[in-house]
Amino acid sequence: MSEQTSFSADNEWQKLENQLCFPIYAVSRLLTKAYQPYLQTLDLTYPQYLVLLALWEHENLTVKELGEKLLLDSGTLTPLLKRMEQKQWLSRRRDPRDERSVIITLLPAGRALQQQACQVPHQLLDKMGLAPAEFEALRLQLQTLLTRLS
Amino acid sequence: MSEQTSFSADNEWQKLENQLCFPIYAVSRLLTKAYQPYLQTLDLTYPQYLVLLALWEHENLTVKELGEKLLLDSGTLTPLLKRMEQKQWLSRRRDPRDERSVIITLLPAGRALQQQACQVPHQLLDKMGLAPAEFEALRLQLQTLLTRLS
DNA sequence: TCAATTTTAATTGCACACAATCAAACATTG
DNA sequence: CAATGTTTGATTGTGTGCAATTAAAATTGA
Repeated sequence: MSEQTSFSADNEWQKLENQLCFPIYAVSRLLTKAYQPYLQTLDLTYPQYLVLLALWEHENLTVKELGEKLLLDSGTLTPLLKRMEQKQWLSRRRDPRDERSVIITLLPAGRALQQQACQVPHQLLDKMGLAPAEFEALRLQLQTLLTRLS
Repeated sequence: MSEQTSFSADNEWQKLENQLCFPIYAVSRLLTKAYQPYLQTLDLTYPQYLVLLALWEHENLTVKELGEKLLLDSGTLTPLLKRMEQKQWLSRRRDPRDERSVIITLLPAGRALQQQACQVPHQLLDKMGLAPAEFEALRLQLQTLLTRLS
């Protein structure tokens, strides 16, 4: 009975190792870093890669729609998209029917990246070393949490 | 049979919804945002909260040790720690026995925050709405992935 | 119709995050 | 003990992230 029985300062809930937030935060950053060597050869950052994943599925998206898919706001997307525009991967133009909206359109150079990046998911899967069942279980749990938080 | 039978561009592995990276990235950002209202009342950011979690367990840590615990490098920690020093939550001083190292020491104001923040983990647990078993399962899977990636 | 409200992207300001580089100081080795 | 190499924190530069604000344009409602 050497354990504390009082509600003392050694709060188990305040220990780093007992947090759920920390491993998520750390895994997210390490995973981004794990992509870096593959994306660097394509002159892509990780958030830019996510934008392309979205545009490869939908060639035209407004900034708002892109933000809804990636859960990012325009304050993040606007400068990022301007950099991608400079590299001729996409174009930014106002919607003539709604001058408030900016339409993002995939350009040929951006489409060309799709072929060059097609091995990236497999390479990362290898690096993570998760069995298919583990992968799917984790993805579903994160999906649940994502719904809960958004 | 209108579906493509060629190995065409609609690569299933390149769809946003089939990625593991995206939900981790998104959950991490949403979780940080979920902490914000609670931490804001304490004038804390989420990474600063993580630094305090570490210091509440170990009152003295070098920047290097802190980086090892949080998996952050000095380029991130140095400016963050300087801001926390200005608020008198911690002190930064050279190790007299090794002038290269900077020792971070928790100050009384930083210790006082521990009591004020003690409800934060419970509040977040509520917000996430995970059953204890789900929580633990997710934590273990992330721990595995963390080990694999670091 | 026309004033008030809402929607939208841009802008601004602050805080990470990290690669690359640097400089100082410690450690090692001959 | 001196030359060399390594460790360490700081610095610099780029790229996110996001809250708050702004400005323009569309929508709504009397």
